[in-house]
Amino acid sequence: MLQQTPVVRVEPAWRAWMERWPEPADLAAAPTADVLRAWGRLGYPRRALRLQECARAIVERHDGEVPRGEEALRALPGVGEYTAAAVTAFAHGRRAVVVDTNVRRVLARAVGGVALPAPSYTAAERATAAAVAPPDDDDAVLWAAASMELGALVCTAHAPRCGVCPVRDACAWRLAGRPGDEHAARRRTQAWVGTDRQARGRVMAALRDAPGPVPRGVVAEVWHDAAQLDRCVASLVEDGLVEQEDGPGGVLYRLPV
DNA sequence: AAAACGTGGCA
DNA sequence: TTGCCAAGTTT
Repeated sequence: MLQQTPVVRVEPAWRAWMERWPEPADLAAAPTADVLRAWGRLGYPRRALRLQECARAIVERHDGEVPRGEEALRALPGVGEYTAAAVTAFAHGRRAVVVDTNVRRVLARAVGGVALPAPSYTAAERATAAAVAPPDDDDAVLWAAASMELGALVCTAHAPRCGVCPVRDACAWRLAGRPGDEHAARRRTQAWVGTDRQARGRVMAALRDAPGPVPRGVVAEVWHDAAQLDRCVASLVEDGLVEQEDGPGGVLYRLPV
């Protein structure tokens, strides 16, 4: 849930989710339509699908228990480098190099002396993160939590609070006078209006809000460009987020059973 | 390795 | 209003 999504938006959804499906086996047994509706407007609904696939894999491959070890974790759907490290550190109390967007920014500043990290995660960043993480399990877990929180609460993307930063006297960026990042290659800002992403979001919202299958004609009302809509619905079907059924009155679309 | 993938809040 | 950004992963 937290992948690319702010904590404050996730927390209430997470609490309701964990109350409804406390164990992997509970989520594994749920109808996918219920899962997608509970996901609601968190964004990137493929994550909801993968989370359920992950729960099912945990049931099938690990007897319902979240596996230990980053290799086994990374083999689960939707679990990448960051998530495997975070679960290892925070759930299992073992050393892992946990690097999220916050930690990347903290290291870019404190160690690299630049305002913001590069658009994509580099091998050099990974090496730096590994080098500064303490060797001991407990220390590494504390380090992981501390570096993430520092980035989230103090060393923020905008208006960092250097005055209250515990590492301000060692921060390469502050020591350099907090230079701007106008030379750095910024990631292209993500287009939204008129994109497939927006269209897919509209379709998913329509299906979530409907009690059952939705006629093709009703789905068509959510988007102006028929060809684009067709392509997006097809991609949603391909992704497993939407299912098509043929009713007496024509084609219907619904969330997966 | 670049691009796709949702959504909402804030400056 | 528009751009930026948020506990990334997958192809």
